[in-house]
Amino acid sequence: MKFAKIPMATINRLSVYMRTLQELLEEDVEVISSERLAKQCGVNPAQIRKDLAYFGEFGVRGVGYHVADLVNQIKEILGLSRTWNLAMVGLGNIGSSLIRHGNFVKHGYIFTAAFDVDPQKVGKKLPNGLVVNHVDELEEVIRERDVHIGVIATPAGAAQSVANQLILAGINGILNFAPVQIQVPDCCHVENVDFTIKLDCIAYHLSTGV
Amino acid sequence: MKFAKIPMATINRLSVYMRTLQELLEEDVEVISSERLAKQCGVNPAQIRKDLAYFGEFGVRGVGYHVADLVNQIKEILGLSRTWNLAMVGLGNIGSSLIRHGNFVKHGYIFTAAFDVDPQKVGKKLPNGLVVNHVDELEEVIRERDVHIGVIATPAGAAQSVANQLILAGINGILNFAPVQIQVPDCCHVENVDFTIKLDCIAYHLSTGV
DNA sequence: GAACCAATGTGAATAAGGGCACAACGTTGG
DNA sequence: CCAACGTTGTGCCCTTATTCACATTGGTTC
Repeated sequence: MKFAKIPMATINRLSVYMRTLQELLEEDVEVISSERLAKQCGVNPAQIRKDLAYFGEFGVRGVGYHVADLVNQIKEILGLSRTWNLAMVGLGNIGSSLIRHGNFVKHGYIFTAAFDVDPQKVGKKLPNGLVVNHVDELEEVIRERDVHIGVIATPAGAAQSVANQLILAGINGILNFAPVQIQVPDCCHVENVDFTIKLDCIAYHLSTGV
Repeated sequence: MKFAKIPMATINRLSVYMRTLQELLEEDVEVISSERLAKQCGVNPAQIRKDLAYFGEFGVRGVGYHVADLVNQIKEILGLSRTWNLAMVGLGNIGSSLIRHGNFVKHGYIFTAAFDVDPQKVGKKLPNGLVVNHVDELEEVIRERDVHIGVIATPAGAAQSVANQLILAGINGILNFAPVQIQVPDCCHVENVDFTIKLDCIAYHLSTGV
């Protein structure tokens, strides 16, 4: 176990490993080798061992990894042995469908606030019981409800301004669905989810690959 | 201009550049330097020049890049000077909201087919006029409507089987929203959109960064 | 309890990617 | 027409990430 700087790619892969391991757990697989896990995750076995080695020794030589244990270890590493409170900003198509989406809760992410600017939406009750607040109340509500992570699902034009408000409210982690690069101070970590980019990438491969 | 293998990261960035350039175009900016564009995209200026250099010389020394031209050039590179037909598989929360989402059409991606297994959904007409087909008809409909790219928005459990069917139907590009790694032959290109991974990544930063 | 087995953990080798710094070269001004 | 300027395009280097290959070591068997 070292204290080297951990590559971002490693963190991403840990998340993938965890998901695969959780599936294996449901299939009552108790132990798995890096080789088999690697195949299932589509990576190199050495990669898995090295990724894990950043954080400790979790395997048993000659045997492999104990699935249930490893899931817990990775959860601990990623900071997932707790729950995180999310705030959704923007309740258009994407925003509303994400709030209804069950995968968040399943992994310990709980929406505790939702915002929009549309007066027709403000005050409405969402399927999960949340009442929509106006964006003007953002800072107050976010502090009040102990929100840790902001989710931006507004149109592109509003994203930067929302990000600014989130940061003012003390948020240090943002998941951005708007198709723009938002600028934030170093203390804040932004992850972009941009399927247009992914589609462009597919288009490129289809055009050149043939 | 070389014929080296293009890094995937370059393709992703080209897509980002294009989006930023399109914004600039709407603000009537005619010419831009790599330095200014870089700042706006959050990358290194040399990176931009190098990315573009893979495909040709698009700038004017001492001046910069002509915005409108560069947009077209990048479109040409990525294969976006045409439209692409998409098929949505899975009309749950995410699937339906994506179909309603305007950004796809704006960038030349058109849904020409939609599938689900739920008998209550099959036959229904979607807001964009598409009638939902049963997944059993997938291969037939996809060939008939000349679909190029499959979008998987099913639960995790169904994703691999849907992917298999898409590939049988001759699809070579898949955008996967299901939170699993799907296995496909080399001829098919898969891009995953997995916000759980992104959230885990934020959680990691929040837990360690403080 | 000793010898064998199998899969881990890791140092070294390889590959890839990103950034600096400068030469090349249009453009503009005198 | 020439010189000065500014930004591109790119060779080189450095950093980072991935893969290989093997020594290490817990478990298992006889």
